[in-house]
Amino acid sequence: MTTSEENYLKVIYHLSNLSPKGVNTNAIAAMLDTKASSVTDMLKKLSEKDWINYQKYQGVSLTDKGKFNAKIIVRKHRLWEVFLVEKLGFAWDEVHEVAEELEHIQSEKLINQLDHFLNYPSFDPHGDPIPNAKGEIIKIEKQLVSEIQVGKTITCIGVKDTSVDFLQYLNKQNISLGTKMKVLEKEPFDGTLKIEINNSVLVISDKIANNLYVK
Amino acid sequence: MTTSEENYLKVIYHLSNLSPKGVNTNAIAAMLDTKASSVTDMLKKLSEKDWINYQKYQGVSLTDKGKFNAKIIVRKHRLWEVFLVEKLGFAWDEVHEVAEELEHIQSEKLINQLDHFLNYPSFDPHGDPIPNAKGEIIKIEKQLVSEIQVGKTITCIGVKDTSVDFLQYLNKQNISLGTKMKVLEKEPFDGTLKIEINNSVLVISDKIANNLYVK
DNA sequence: ATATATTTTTAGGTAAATCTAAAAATATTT
DNA sequence: AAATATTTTTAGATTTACCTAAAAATATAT
Repeated sequence: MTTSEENYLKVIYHLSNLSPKGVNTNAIAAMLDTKASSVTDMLKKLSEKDWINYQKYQGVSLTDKGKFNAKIIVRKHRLWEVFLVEKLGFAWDEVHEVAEELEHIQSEKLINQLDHFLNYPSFDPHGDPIPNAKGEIIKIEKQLVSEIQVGKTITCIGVKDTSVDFLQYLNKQNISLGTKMKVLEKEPFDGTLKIEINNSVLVISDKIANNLYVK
Repeated sequence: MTTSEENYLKVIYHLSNLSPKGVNTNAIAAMLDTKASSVTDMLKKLSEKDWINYQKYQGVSLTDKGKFNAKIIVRKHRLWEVFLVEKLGFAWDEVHEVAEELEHIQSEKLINQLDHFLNYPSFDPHGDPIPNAKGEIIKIEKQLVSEIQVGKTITCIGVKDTSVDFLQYLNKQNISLGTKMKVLEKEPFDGTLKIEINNSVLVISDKIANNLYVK
């Protein structure tokens, strides 16, 4: 499996969770920062290998084989992120780029020993679940802050957007996994929220509220 | 720097230590399991980037810049080998292939944090010295078993050949770094040696004796 | 239902790193 | 020193993953 093929599988896997009917060529192109024509080329190749179901103009979905491969790549990515944070002292906004490279290292033993060394973690530093060696993955009920009723007390358990900008914003506000907060007020006009964190009040935009997972 | 360029630099670095006058195209091709014509193409490219001194038909040597880059790749390779053995429980005959992939991950922070995490090791699992972040490398006086006088007691400090076959032979004979031995007898006809290891006598061929470093 | 817009595919081309086969340069032998 | 052998380079192809531009299919709007 080439690095490029792996990246396509991973992106199709992530997009499948959002649009289960079939993933669009343009959506894949946008995620990979490439052209639709390049995507079509690769879709034919992946289809040949029986990793995706592809019919011209109809969007794609992963086969069982393809889904398993995708989950193993996600597993590798997230385990390496745990390693970087827990063992090498990286911050959660510094790990993504390096893990994008590390996820393509080909050695089953490597990744399973790493899993053991890290004590079989269930979640990565952004709160995303880590598939096990069989590709099994925990589904956890999580809500966006934007979906929470006024008055509820909640705990931060993950982020939807994992961009450096967003993660550094959270650092600045002292928000990390496990941070407790209470929704004080909701502005209907623009979705802005007032929340209480560590005994102080913080105003967050709807964009923030739509990217922070809590329970 | 592409993976291919890095592999060429690394190979030229290793070959330079053997033939300091200039490294031959064919020697590089043999090490990389490729064709001489492919090597010539890449030499032009590396020369363009000022990493090697190249004149048609005259063999090549590394520039200071090229040598530094090569040493950083060697550093990465050897640090990852230490990680695999010390932290993930790999055997010394299992690490090379995986380290060949890991050495190409591009992140200075990653490698320097890894170095710190591993407690700044000086040698890899095969006894080879690990360059520091500045590219500085310890030169240690080491001899091959084949060069040792009869009667001397010596300690194994490294291997020249790092192939799986050789390392597994050493495993089978219970020889590892730190193993003490005494040269009992030398056969002039074929270079075969009789050595004492752990109170038992072992006969080794000249090929073995020419690939085991001791002091 | 037709016209228009959007999405997707096809056709043909490019760059990096390979390759084979032949030519050129260098090294070795007689 | 000439003949022969070896090494290295050049010339021209190939493969992978990308590209642009145009054509075809599908979706949306009037």
